[in-house]
Amino acid sequence: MLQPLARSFYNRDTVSVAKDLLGRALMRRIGGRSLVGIITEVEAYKGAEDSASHAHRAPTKRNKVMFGKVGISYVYFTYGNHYCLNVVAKNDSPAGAVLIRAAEPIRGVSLMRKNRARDNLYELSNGPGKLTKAFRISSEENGIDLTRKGDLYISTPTQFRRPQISTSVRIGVSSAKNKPWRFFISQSRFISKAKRVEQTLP
DNA sequence: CTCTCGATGCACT
DNA sequence: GTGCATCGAGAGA
Repeated sequence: MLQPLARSFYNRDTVSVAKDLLGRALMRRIGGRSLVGIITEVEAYKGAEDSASHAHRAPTKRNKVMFGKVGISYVYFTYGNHYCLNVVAKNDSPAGAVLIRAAEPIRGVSLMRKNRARDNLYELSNGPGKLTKAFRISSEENGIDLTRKGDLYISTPTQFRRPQISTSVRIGVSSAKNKPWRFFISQSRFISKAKRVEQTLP
């Protein structure tokens, strides 16, 4: 686990970045303790052309980060209880981000269990709302530069190998339902319980 | 295992 | 006032 992923990593097509984030390490520092998880599931959200995206319309107080610099965190609050963590990623489009939906706990598992008030390892961060709770991420972490080595960033783990990727439609969206922009590590036990038809990429 | 449904609070229209 | 890029409990099989 060394340097954070560079800005240029995120300055590419949102879907490509989403797939490339699988297998990377989500790094979190809380007080003196560190939490590490391997990203196992993501979704790509584009800009105006993607009706399921928060950036489908003009910038607002909430979504403005998606229109800004790539490599910045976009954290929003939803369903009255949950936060979702994204990272801004795009090249041609004026807006875009990747939703980080699940991760495999690697380090700081006991603190994650405490944050989640749950014991089951497979249930600690296998969903976007669970992940932010396990990693203690809220609106205070909105707008953080994830390309800098701070309290929250993403890096390539020392033993990184490009994982086998499966895809499906995105979960919980009410429009653009047919876009196959959810990606997850094939056969991982650390992905959300979405019962959608999947397909392994060639 | 599967499915249904209520909780919850805020951004946006 | 409406609608969430969700979660977990409960019921049934």
